[in-house]
Amino acid sequence: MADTGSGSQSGSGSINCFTCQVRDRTEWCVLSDAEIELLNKGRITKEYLPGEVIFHEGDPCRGVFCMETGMVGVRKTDADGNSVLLYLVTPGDTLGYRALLAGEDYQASAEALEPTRICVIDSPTVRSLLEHNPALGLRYLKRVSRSLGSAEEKILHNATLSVRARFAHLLMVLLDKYGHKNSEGPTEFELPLSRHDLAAMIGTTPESMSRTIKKMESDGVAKFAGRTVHIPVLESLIMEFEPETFL
Amino acid sequence: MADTGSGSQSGSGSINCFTCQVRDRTEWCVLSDAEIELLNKGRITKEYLPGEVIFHEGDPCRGVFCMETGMVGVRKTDADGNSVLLYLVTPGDTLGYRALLAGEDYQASAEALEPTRICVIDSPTVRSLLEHNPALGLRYLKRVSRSLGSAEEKILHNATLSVRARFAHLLMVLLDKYGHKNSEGPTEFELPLSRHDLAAMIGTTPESMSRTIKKMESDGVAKFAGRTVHIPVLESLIMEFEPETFL
DNA sequence: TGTTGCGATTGACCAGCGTCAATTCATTTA
DNA sequence: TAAATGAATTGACGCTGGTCAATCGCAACA
Repeated sequence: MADTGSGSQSGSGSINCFTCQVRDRTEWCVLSDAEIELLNKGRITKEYLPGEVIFHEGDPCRGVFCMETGMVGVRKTDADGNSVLLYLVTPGDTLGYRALLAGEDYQASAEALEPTRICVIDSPTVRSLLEHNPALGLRYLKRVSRSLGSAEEKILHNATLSVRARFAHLLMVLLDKYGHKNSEGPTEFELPLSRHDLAAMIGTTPESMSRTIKKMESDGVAKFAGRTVHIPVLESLIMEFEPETFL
Repeated sequence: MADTGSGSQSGSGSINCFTCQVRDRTEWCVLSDAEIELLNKGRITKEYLPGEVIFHEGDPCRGVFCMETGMVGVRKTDADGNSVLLYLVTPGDTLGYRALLAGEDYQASAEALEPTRICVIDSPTVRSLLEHNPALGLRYLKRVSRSLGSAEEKILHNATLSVRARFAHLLMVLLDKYGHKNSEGPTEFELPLSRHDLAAMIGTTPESMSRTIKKMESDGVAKFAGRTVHIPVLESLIMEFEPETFL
C-alpha cells in the first residue's frame, strides 16, 4: 500500500464501471461502451475511514476520484494553520478534477468525513477520454464553470454578510442537500458536520459558531440538539440572508 | 444599436481574426484556419468607454468576449448594493465564458474601466467549435480550472488575512500584471484602479482602504502619490502577507 | 473666479467577531 | 468507576474594520 499512504484498496472485485450505481449521475454518462471499458481499466476502488486523507495540498495530481458512498470534505489551509472547508463531496460527485484540468498540483486537501468508497481514475485515462470525446469536455466545462460560479458567490457572501447570515445560508444549502425539505412548514434534519467544520465552512471560529447558534435559538429561528436542527418557519431562516425577498 | 444598449460597433472593417494581434495569446490559438474562418464570421467588434457596461448580472449570455485593447472589471453585486470586484480583464483575456459554459445567465456584470475594444463571438459559434474540437475544450477547461483555483485561494485569503495583508497581496498581483518588475530593488508603478475599486477588489470599504494606505506609508512599506505606488523594498511587502517565507 | 461635483481623506464611534482561557459535556479507556 | 481525551460551550477582553458625517482636493465648467 504505497500510494497516498492511506486508503485501503477494496477487496471486492465485483465492482466496476458497468454495474456502478452512480455512473448515470456523473460526467461519464456521455461515454460509449468502449469508452467505459477504457474507464474501467484505469480504475481502482479505494476505501477511507473518517479522518483519512485522500489527497494533500501540494501533492501532484494522479487522477480524478469518483464518489460512490460516504462523504468527503475539501479543505484549504494556509501557512498559519488557518483553514476553510470549501466543499462537501457526496456520492455521484467527482473529486480532484480541478487540479487535473488545470494541469497543477492539488491546491486543497480532501479528507473523508464518513466511511467512504471512491474509484480513482488515473490521469492518462481521463486525458485520453477528454482528448477524443468533446461531449465529455463540455460536461466537465459545465461542472467547473458552475463550481466557479458558486465560488464567486461565496466571495461576495463572505465580504458582505455577517457570520449569522452566512450560517443561515449554509443551513439552507445543507437542508437542500441532506434534508428532506417538505416544501413548507416545520423542518428537521441532521447536520453532516461538527461545529468545528460548520465554522470552517463559513470562514469563522468554533466559538463564534457556538454563540451564533445560541443567539439564533433564543431568537426562535432554529433549535439545535447535537447535530439535529429544527426549523419552525423556513421563511424566518431565509429572511436572515435575503431580507429583501420579503419587502 | 439595440443589443446591450451600450457599446458602439466599430466602424473599422479591417479588423478580423486572421490579423488579430492577440489571437495567439487566447484559447483560439488551437484552431485551424477553417475554424478561424468560422470564428471570424460569428464575430462583431465593439468599443466601450470607461463606465460603460458590457453585460449585466442576470442578462442571458449571448456569447464570449475577446479583449483586444483596454481594461474591463467584473463586478458582483448583492441586493443591498454591496459589491466586489472579482477580476480585471486585459487584452488577450476572454470574458463572459463562465456563463456560456455553465449554461447560465451572467452572475456578474462587466464594465469598461478604460477605453476598450472587444470582439463578441456569439454562443452558437463557440458551441459549435467546442463540440468539434476537443483541444479547444481542454484549453477552456484549463482556463476555468485555474480561475476556480484563484477564486478558492481568494476565499481562504478573505477568511484569514487582514485588510492590510490582502491589500499588500493585491499590490503584488497588480505589480506582476501592470508593473515592470525589475526583479529586486525599489519599484514604482501605476495603479490601474481608483481607491474605491482597490477597496472592492479586497472586499473592504474606501475608508478602510485610505487608512490602510496611510498606515503602510507611515510604516515605510510603500509610498502612494495618486495612482503611483513606490515600493522601496519588495521583501517588506511580501512579508505583509507571507511572513513565514522569511523565518 | 466662483461653483458644482466627485473622489479621497479624516475623525468619531462602536459592534462584530477573533483570541485566550476556563469550564462543561460526551465518549472512550484503563 | 475513575480517569482521560477531545469537542463544545461560555466568559472576558480588545482590536479590526464598518458606518456615518464632515472636510478637503481637484477638475470641469459656467
